Amino acid sequence: MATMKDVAHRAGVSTATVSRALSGVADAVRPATRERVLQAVAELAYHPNHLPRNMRQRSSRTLGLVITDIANPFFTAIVRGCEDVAQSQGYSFLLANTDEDAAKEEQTLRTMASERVAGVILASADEASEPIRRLLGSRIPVVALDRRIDGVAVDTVTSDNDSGAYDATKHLLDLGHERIGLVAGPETISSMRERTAGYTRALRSHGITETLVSAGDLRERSGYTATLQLLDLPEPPTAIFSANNLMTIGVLAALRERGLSVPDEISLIGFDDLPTAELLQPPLTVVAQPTYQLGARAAELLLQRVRNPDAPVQEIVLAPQLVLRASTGPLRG
Amino acid sequence: MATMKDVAHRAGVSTATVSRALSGVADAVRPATRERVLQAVAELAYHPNHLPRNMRQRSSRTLGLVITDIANPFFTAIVRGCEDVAQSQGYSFLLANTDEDAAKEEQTLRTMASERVAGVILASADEASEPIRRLLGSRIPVVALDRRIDGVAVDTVTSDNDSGAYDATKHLLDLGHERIGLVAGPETISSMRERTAGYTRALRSHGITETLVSAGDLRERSGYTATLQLLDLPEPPTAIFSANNLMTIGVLAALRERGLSVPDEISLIGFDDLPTAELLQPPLTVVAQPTYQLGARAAELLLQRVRNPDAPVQEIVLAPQLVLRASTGPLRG
DNA sequence: TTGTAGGCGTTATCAA
DNA sequence: TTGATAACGCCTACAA
Repeated sequence: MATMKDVAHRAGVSTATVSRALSGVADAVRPATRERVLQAVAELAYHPNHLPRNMRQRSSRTLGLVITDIANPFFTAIVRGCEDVAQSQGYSFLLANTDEDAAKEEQTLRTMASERVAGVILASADEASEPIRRLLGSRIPVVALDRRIDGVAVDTVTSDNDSGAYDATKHLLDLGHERIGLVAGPETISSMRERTAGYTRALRSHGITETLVSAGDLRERSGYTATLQLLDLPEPPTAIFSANNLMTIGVLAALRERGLSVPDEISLIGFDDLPTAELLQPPLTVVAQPTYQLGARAAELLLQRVRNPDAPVQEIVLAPQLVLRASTGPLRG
Repeated sequence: MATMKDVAHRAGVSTATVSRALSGVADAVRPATRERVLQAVAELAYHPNHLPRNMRQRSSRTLGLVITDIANPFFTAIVRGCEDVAQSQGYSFLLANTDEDAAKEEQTLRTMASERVAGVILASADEASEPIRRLLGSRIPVVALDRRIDGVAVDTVTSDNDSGAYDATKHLLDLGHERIGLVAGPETISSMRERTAGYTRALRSHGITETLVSAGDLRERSGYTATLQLLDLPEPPTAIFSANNLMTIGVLAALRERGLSVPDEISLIGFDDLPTAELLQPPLTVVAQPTYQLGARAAELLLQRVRNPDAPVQEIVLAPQLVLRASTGPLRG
């Protein structure tokens, strides 16, 4: 494979000149010289080697993207947003799934640190873990995505989970429901805590203090199980708010299994939209997060931070949106 | 940031010894020495820097994964499969979307070549493009995924598209349908050609030579449009076979819009499963590809190739599976 | 078993 | 505007 030295030799210049000609620093090289270099590049089919450059500059033009599961459509759209922004600015993305496993997350962050990524976007499985703190302590910029990292000053991009959950619950209250079940996520995840808080806040604002909460682990199966528990209550709920997309699918399956017609016998609203939400029976009413934007803003924030490590920490909160379809209806006697 | 030199100094050994102690070559270093090195590593919070290693070895422990759109659930599962295998063998994945755009694909492959990825898994938007040939000509191993690369000997992992499409069409024929519409994908993509071929072959085997084909671009919208065209035929089909998941969603939307009840008035079968296929109304009968396996096998193949560049080219074809749900039914008078 | 020393292919500094 | 040269931090012969 041709090296810069080969190109320099063929063009009759030094490697320094080749480097300047190719790195596009204007005015640094005479047009005629650049021309000769470019021709030599073409003739030798020279492909720049980023490895020495990365080493010399102590950093690669690569970002890390650490999420819990790419198979979750919520993260899928986020990844798209990140990738589009990064690509447009000449950066690549190293992707890793942690499966909500702190050990895997630690391993991944270690590797990315060793690869000297320019920065990391992190939806952390474990907000308080030591490796995260170490990463933050090192010089690698981090943006927390969807999930806050406790007690550390770090750039953050989230949805307004509290107000989204409030809106969802309020919507059900406005339809006359008072016994509203929550299929909640783990309290260890900030976004899930916030959703539970929004739900509780809405109930309180209507003078309701009793909450009907059944917690899951964000996966479909747990939504199914949590729903059955709610339905088996002495006084089951007349409406259910599910705190994430995968669990909502489980909720729907459980309601079907019990032969409950939605929304006639029970209303359902979910946090997070689903690609096929409109085609489900009934079309699902949801609080949709601006997932693509979430990813895009996170990538922008990270690249800003890479360029300007000492800028003040930013926190971006995007507004979720209530999408009314047909899975919620007025309370029936 | 601490370097190996710092560690060597603190442990009172040479950098060569540190390198040996850390790279885990057994018997190369005395246990007591290794102990001292490890302690120095801990004390200095030394994190290995892969950049010089990559440079020295002329390759990174990173693989490229080039697909058309991560937001398509088909690719999502594939990515999961790739990532799991790669991670288990100490490799990371650089992800890029091409949006079926040959120029973007070229740019991406160029970057990955410059990053000296150890290999690339490629679902190509343009099977015949020059940059691909150049990449194949260089020393970077490539595995073609889902889509063949014409006229080049390259490791390939695909589903058996022809027989999957044959099975889908045969299923409809067995139900008594004779006017079967195909919502096809672009002929430029090998897997789509194969699906059209399987459809045609099944019809022929039942003595039917007239095909009802309307082509789309794999996106939801085009499935919708193609379906309307089929329905507006003087003699519309009594069943539709849709050649990919996103288009199937569009087909369903079009059928709904026309008020056609599925499967009573028209049957529908799709290629590719959908995460919520069971929850759709009606639950969708599909030919499901083993997507996770597709990704996992591709990553395995690529890593084999990385280790053994001169092994014979392999072609892996996985069997898709007919998943009977409720969107197909017998032909009604 | 350990150390010395050279080199990987760029970029950056400094001088011309 | 260009060239010579010294890093960058690790790995690996080769020597001890």
